[in-house]
Amino acid sequence: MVIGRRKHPTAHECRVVRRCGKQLESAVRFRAPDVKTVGAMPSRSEEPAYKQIQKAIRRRIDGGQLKPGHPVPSERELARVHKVSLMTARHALSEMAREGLVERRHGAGTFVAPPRVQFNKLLGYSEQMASLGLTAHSRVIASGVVTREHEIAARLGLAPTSRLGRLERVRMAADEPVALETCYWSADEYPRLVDAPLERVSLFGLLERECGVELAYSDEEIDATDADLRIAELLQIPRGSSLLRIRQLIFSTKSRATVYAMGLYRSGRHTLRVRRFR
Amino acid sequence: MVIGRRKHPTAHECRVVRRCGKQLESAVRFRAPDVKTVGAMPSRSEEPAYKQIQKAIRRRIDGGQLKPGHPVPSERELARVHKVSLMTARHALSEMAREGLVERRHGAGTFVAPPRVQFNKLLGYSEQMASLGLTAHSRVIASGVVTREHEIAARLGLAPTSRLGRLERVRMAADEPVALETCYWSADEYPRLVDAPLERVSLFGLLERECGVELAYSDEEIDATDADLRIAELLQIPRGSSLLRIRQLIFSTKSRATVYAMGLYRSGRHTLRVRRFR
DNA sequence: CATCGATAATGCTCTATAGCACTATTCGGA
DNA sequence: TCCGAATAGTGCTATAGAGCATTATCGATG
Repeated sequence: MVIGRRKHPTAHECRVVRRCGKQLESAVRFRAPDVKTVGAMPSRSEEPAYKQIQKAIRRRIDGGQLKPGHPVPSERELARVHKVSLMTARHALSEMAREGLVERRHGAGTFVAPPRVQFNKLLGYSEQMASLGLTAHSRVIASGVVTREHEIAARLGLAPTSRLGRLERVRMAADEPVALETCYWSADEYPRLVDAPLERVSLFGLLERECGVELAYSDEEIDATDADLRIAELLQIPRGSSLLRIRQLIFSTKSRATVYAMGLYRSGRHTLRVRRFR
Repeated sequence: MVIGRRKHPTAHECRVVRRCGKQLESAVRFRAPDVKTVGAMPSRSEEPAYKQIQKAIRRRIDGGQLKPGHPVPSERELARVHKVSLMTARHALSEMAREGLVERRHGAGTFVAPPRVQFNKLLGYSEQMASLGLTAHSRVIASGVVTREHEIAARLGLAPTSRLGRLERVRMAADEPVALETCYWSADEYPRLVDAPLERVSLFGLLERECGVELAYSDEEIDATDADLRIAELLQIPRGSSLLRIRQLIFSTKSRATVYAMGLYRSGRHTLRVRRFR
């Protein structure tokens, strides 16, 4: 249910104070420190105004001040408060609407969208466990560089004999083995990954934080198989047990295949959730 | 490979001629027939300029004049040709980019995106087989109405003891059994399905064509399990064989859960393809 | 031949403003 | 009391520009 109309909170505590008279100033790019730009990053070319506005709104949503169904400040109000033009405020809101964070109703206002369940969301193992409220850790079975995985190299868009980083881990949850995961990546492009402390640190995290890779999506093939002797021992299950096999080719934002991973999951311990559209 | 830079086709045959001097004119809403508005719909409140521009571009893509990789006219050019402001041309292009039809490259231009493969597409069994170039048929194992499937009724948003249509089929491809699929639906809402000739006709097709249901998406749970005696016999595989289990709750466009289906797929005969996003 | 710099075209952010379309509230009259 | 019109606030489309950031090409220089 929606909070009463015409009762938008007109006081905006959480403002992002921004520069005024931007247009005049913009020719002088070493901008005078007019007003404190709160979240100012040290990096050059400060963050766009519309993104700052988005951040401000996001903060208020995450902070619980704006709950689902609550009205978000209107375009005109955002423009006034953040001292930007209507179009800029509008840009901020429509992008957030596109992302599903916020819902726009013509003539009525913009409202915080109900918490949408994330479908088809690419998560690393630790992230998955965290989202289930579990703590995860891994046991590294093997790690090193291989050169003879022609097929996998091809999938990664590399020459057949490329040097590939390879990491094989048993994934644990609550001290029980749940899955065996093997991943591959270009050892030349990401040499640092080979020796990284991957018992505790997530591969996704390393790639995104240390290697400056932005992961975008993964194409996955899912089927069922059964455990051979080696896997049975590693996962402490009977030989021949059913396994869910997920093979994923993970792409970066530049549509570069970055990681190939194969996971074998004990049946009963892992369910993949997916939404498909007509 | 991309057509040479700075060689955008500067002659735009396919223009959507629009009104000029819109701003001045807009107060006078019974607009003088200044220039012929080609695609003008008879409906009141004519179509927005940016959508007309999109249509013009789409036509050129569909018509094959613009192939994947080819440059689309730039913002400035569209603005000039269609006699709109830069922001409007921009609006048209960025929305198309969002939809994936077109790809924008800062500093370089806007290009027709490669034909994107449909991922996470919800298909019925016969559709899946058709897309693989195979012909499919089914053997009905059981069909009728049940009233004691409380859990499934709940998933479909029905009272626990609702009458449910139930259909159990063995899915065949090339005369070999591939999967066992059981589906459930509200027998009160779709009574005609119970006696339908489902050996040959697809359930999806019946729903969409006969029952006027528009299917929208399905939420799926995927895991691995193994075959008990009955299933082993039906699928002609050894007992204990691995199976890929897909349980799907299929929703209509009105977000009404319409069908619940569970499929058990022989390992090695079926791979689910999915894309997940970060 | 290679490389570096200028150049030009592109997309991106943003201003300041106008009018339209839509929706919810409020207030006056039957 | 109920209903309809007025009203005010909202999002949507659009204008006509400015300057910035990024990219590809071409020509000059080594």
